[in-house]
Amino acid sequence: MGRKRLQESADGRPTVHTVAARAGVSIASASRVLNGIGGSPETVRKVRAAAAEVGYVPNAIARSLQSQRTGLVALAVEDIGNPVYVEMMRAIESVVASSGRQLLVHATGGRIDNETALLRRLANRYVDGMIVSPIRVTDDHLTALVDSPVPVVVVGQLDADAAVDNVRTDSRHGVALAVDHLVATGRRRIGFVNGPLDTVPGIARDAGFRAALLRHGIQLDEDLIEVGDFQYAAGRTATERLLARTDPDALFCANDLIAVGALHALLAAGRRVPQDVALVGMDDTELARMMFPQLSSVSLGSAERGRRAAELLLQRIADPTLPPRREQVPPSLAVRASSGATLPVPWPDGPPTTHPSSEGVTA
Amino acid sequence: MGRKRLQESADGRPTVHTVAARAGVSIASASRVLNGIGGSPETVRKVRAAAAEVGYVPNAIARSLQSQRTGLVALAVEDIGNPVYVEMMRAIESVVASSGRQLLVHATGGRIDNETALLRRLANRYVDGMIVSPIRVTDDHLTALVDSPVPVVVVGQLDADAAVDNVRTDSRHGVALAVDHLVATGRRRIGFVNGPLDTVPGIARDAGFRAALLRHGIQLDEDLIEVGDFQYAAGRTATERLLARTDPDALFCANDLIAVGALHALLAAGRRVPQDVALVGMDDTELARMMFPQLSSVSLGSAERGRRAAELLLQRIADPTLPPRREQVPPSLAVRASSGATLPVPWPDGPPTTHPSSEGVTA
DNA sequence: CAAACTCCCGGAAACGTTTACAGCTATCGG
DNA sequence: CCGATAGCTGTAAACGTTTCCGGGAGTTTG
Repeated sequence: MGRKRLQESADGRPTVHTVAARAGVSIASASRVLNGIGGSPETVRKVRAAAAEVGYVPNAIARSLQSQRTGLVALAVEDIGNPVYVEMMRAIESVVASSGRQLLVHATGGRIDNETALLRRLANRYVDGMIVSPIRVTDDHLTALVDSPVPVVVVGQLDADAAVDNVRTDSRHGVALAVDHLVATGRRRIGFVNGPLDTVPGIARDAGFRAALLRHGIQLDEDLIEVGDFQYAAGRTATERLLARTDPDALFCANDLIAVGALHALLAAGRRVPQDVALVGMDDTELARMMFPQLSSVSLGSAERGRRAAELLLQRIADPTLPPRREQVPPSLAVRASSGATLPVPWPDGPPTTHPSSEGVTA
Repeated sequence: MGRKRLQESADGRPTVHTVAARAGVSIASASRVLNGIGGSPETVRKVRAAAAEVGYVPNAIARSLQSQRTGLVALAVEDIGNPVYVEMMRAIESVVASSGRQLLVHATGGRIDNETALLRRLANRYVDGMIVSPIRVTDDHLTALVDSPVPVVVVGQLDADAAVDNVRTDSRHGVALAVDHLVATGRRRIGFVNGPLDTVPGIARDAGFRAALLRHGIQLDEDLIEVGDFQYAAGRTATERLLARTDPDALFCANDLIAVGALHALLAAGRRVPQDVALVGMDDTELARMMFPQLSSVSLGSAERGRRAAELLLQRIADPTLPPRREQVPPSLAVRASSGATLPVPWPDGPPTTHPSSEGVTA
């Protein structure tokens, strides 16, 4: 009944005016106390009491409008279902959190318009900065990235002259590590299950595979190459198609999801892994270590790339005038049971001693 | 040189004032044109041109302050690495997107203070609403949920009298489905690998397991119960401990991550699945179908729960005066090769015909 | 031809904060 | 005992947008 209607916000929640009125001080004093700067002991007491009584909680939007910062950082990835992004996200989150900010994740589903829309919409001030890991890049997309109103860091391959902070790896070299390893362990008919050839990683891995084979003087058999998308189901069906027409002694997969699909297809077809077919995935995610046998996988340093990207972003938020920077994280190969050089005891013949030997050796 | 300094924002970006001045109209007219409401053809032309020339992009924060809505909805989950949340997220995303809003995901890492802080911080106006799926609930937490400044929907078990929108399932009944199935296929020494007993799902599943066994007149052997957390690694080590001291003919796991860990441990220990040990997981995620053999799993309808939660949230955003509602999604069991009643051809004896029969039959 | 009506426009208020500035009181030094 | 200084306080402007409202011009109607 005594409530001063005009002191509270549209939806009836208390504002700094409510608190100030109740404490009998000006909104300036109330604001200062609430932010812990200045105020006489008596004022502080009254304001604190008033705030507690009415259950005041500051409106973050209004605060942001004034301070020009939201304390939020966004990460946009194609598919949260892919564990590689989970690992990247964890690394980013820990850096971002240590700066007192919060991380928001957005899944674009690989639809490029979605991603551009996100850049335009989310980025126009809802967040202080954004990390994006696109798998397809168009010119349109690129300009949206370059003149984004908030700082942006790109994780992934980008044109050399793009004026955007960029953290990348060398996935062609990563593919080479896998092929070298397979060749070194005596494999010659090496199959390759790739993702779409209209994606940046798809192109790079295809080129890397062909180059690596060439370098070893192995003639390429196109029958040994299959393309799906970067998901489990496609990896499985692509491998089924491949097995139906030819007979590899090794399989390299463009990511771990594909590799898991391939493993399923191989086992279902009665092939023994690694005895009949050695299997190597890419991204070295948790998923690779979950499988039985554990999968060898090429690490593209996703956690490290995430960490670096977050650091670049925080630096740029602090000083937007920095010149565009580019960092590179080297790939490495984790050799596990699925391509073990020392052939592990196969399943039918008894329990393999996987524990000590299967935890992954970085080559 | 000619730039009117006062027309642009602090960081030099154009505002609606810039556009209005350049077009020679008032900010009111500029705003109207930019929002597509009214304006003479001539004004529209001038404003559009001016906006394009200066590269105007509206400040979302200022807009939100005025309109009291951000167009953003948040989802807070414990662990993005758990595929069950991925499925839930996808369902939520599609509902949320169809309302023209965007979904932001936040991982709390299961730390309860983190989650409360998120509620307080993110929720004080950065988002229009929030879906949260807590695995631990304290009183403190609950009050934070109840008097959150923005609409909140909880996915998961909650006290009966909690005045919060709530979508739940009956995980005790879900456990019963699994146990019934295992008993019906002749298993008697049924092991159970659970998550922490200080979590809501952990408690419910423990109670459900004991009740189900009792109902079948099977005496509980505590040796057959192991507890870890809800992750893969814990599932694996817990299963190793269990196998070291006893000899189950079936294993029920409190979620799919644990079940995958258990599968690894079983195979590494030389047990055949399902011949020696039948295996059933819970959540029925993509992961269950990725394994070889494919895992039977109790579906708790996570996608459906996500969809319903999103709908409840949108309704409450539209009308905050709605009374608290509660919806329930029934569990169901997907029987696959890992517990096949008709024992599938085991691996050593040749390729099993998993494809037609292993795609999951809902019991 | 006057009155009523439509349409468009600009001024100004509002959203809820933070903060620059100026005024006030009280204390301290000379 | 008086002037300088330090510490609080309140007024008001600012952040960038949307929108209410009143006035003016042009069009239709009686």
